Amino acid sequence: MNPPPDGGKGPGKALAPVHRKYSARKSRSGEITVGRRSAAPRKGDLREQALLDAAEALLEHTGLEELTVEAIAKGAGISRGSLYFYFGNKQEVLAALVERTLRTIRAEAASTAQDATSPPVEVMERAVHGVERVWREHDTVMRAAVDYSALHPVIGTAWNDTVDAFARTMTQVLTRAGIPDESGPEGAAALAHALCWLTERTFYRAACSPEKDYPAATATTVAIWRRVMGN
Amino acid sequence: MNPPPDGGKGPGKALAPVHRKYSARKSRSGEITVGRRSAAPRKGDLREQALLDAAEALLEHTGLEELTVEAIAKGAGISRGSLYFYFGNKQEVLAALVERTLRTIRAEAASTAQDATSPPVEVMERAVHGVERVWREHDTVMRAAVDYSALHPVIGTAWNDTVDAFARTMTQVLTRAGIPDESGPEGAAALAHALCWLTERTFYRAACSPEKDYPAATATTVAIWRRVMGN
DNA sequence: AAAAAAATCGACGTGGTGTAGATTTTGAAG
DNA sequence: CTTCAAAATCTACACCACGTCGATTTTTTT
Repeated sequence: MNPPPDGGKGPGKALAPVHRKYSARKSRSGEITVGRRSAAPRKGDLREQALLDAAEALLEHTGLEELTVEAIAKGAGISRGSLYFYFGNKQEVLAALVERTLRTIRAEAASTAQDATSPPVEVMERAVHGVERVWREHDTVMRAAVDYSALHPVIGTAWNDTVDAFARTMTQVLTRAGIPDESGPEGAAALAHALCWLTERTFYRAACSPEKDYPAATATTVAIWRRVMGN
Repeated sequence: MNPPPDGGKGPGKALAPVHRKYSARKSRSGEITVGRRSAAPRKGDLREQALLDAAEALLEHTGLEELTVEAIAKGAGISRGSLYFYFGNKQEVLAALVERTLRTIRAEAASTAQDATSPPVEVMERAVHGVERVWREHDTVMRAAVDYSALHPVIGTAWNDTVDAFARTMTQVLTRAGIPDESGPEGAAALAHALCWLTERTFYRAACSPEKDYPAATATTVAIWRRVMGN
């Protein structure tokens, strides 16, 4: 499964990560831009984004099956082999792309969380509209995320975490709407969770259908949340 | 993409489907046992079931990624190449397996549909419990069906049809519960549809979690249906 | 018992993946 | 402006799983 340790074979240096490519990149991208200036915008950082852009563009026209490493690399103007300098494998590309998009939703949820003064129903409506916007703007990536989340743990986890974050916010809203704040299967948390998945599914279905009737998806979703919250 | 027509190359017979393997099987399995007797239980029919059993067993222990054609064939005691006599490709095996299981749910929905006399809430509760039972008994196949449905049209369609059938039944129940029978996004049909997907998701999530807390899933699902139906 | 149909096998070609090592490009220090 | 190490890129390779083909064996029918 894992490559042989390939111990300190090369001369000198020795204990540096000899070949592990992506890890090197990964660590770099985590660096913070200190005082200085734009802190060396490495050429590779652009390529990395270009690869994600290429992948996203590919998804617009072809399905997940057709999304080949070759195509992504070519789309970014490099050879297949070079891609592996940036990402360990195909899944990591997808994961990075999904992550880039999910950040939006998390921000969405976070900003909604602030508002503890408006009536719960109103907050809920704004939240659902926010979700609609994200699906509208990034439907391809969102769809891919859902489709892949079952198959690739990294993506699945990212997706779950996002929904969980949203559910936590909505739990508070449900509580404020008068739903008992128990921990059981009928408490606010459980209901919020289930309803968040309903929201996800409804928009996913809308995104899959050729009509892409997002307003209808929103209306239905809101109607259900409303009824659950006691009109 | 498609194999060359390979016209009537062989001597005699000529216009029979020379090599197309699965189609031959397919047509056979569709045959009806007329008066006669048990009408020749072909050896291959058993193998076909054995293959599905093997696939199902494989799914218990390994993920979808590890579910290789080689493994399925070996599990049924034949060689990889022989499998293609029964199924055109890997997806068809999965599709057949899923189909075999989904028949159960459709029957479930159909039987629920009969009861137009009991109070709607009661009917709904029985329906949800029915769904729970299916997930309990066939969780592996159900999970696989959901996981694969995005990637393989055949499975996706089968799954959608099943949910649709269920939704049609539940639409009536919602109507009887007093929800306006409009065609719009807030009518009974749309709500039933969305709620059926919520049900699916909730049980799917339960099946994925290590605790497999189906009672909780049922409780949450019922609670939401209840609230939507106006308590 | 002979012939036809059903079932099985092993070998092949293909396409996509990930890896290795050699090679060029980049850019910072002297 | 040279030098040199790190970054980035390429080509070639080995691998694995898939699906196909033609030959062969087994089962069923006549």
